[in-house]
Amino acid sequence: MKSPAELTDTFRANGLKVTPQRQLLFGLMHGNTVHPTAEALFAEASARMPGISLRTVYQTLTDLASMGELRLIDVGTGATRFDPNTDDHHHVVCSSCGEVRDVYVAGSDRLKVDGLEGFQIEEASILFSGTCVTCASDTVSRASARG
Amino acid sequence: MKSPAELTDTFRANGLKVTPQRQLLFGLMHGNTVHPTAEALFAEASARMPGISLRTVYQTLTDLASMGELRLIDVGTGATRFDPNTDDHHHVVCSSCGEVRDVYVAGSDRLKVDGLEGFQIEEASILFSGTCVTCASDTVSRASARG
DNA sequence: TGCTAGTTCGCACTCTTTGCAGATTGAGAA
DNA sequence: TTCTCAATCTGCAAAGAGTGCGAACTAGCA
Repeated sequence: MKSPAELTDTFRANGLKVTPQRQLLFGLMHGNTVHPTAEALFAEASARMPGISLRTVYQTLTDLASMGELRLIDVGTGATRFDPNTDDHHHVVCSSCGEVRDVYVAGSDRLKVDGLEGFQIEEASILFSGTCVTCASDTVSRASARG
Repeated sequence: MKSPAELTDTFRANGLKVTPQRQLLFGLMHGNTVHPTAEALFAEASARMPGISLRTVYQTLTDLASMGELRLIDVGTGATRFDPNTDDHHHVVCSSCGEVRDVYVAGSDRLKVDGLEGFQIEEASILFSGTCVTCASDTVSRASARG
């Protein structure tokens, strides 16, 4: 997504107002690589601006998404995650702690796909799931503590 | 997933009871290719067995899933879908009507993937999304009716 | 036929997200 | 700088998808 300064211009240019709430969220999302949920962003935002509403977080996030500045991702952990990385990429999620990381996949154009007949495909997303290092070592230490 | 008769044996062998509700759901899911939601199955089940509870539908479905007889799939349309096809396959969803179909992908072992460092991958799922024939032709006829 | 563990059912409740309406406020016009 | 008004913000109610729990019920073995 664009920088907070660029977003400020873009918003004004589109007749949208630049409020302190929006600026805060621009800043919290810019360069953010943790794929936060709305709830998580709300917590961070509240720490910096007590009184900001969860409703506003959702509002701003979906506005940014519909402008193409943000991607909404669903990794099956319940809540939607927000990703400022708009490159062509995919994700991996830890099935234990829910951590999400960006994944780059090359060669997907050479896949042989059977079953798309009749569909006009707009998008293909690949979701890997497994266990992250932290959770894997946690499991190991718990196991050795037990045995 | 196994046939209703086989599931009956499997359930009994595992100390689980075979109730009329379960038998009905075995039958509704066996060979089912529409990837129904719990709500949709509940509607079908209710037509055949008035009084059956949505709670029981969820219960039985998740039981079957944890026995590996069913796959839970999330195509981002809100509710979880249930798929009796346990082959190694993926899905395509129509972003207009929500129809889901099975897709078989070959050659995924030759993908170059960057970003999985530190993760122990257990699964990779590919979700295609686009417009199905029906919705595509609906759009065309609506457009020509308009113009 | 009886017994008992496994099931079913319905209801309350959680979680995530959206709809609404009244109070505020950004930002161009005067 | 002040005025104006549409765009926003906030809080609350509500919807959709599940899940936890306890009382009533029943499959299946003895």
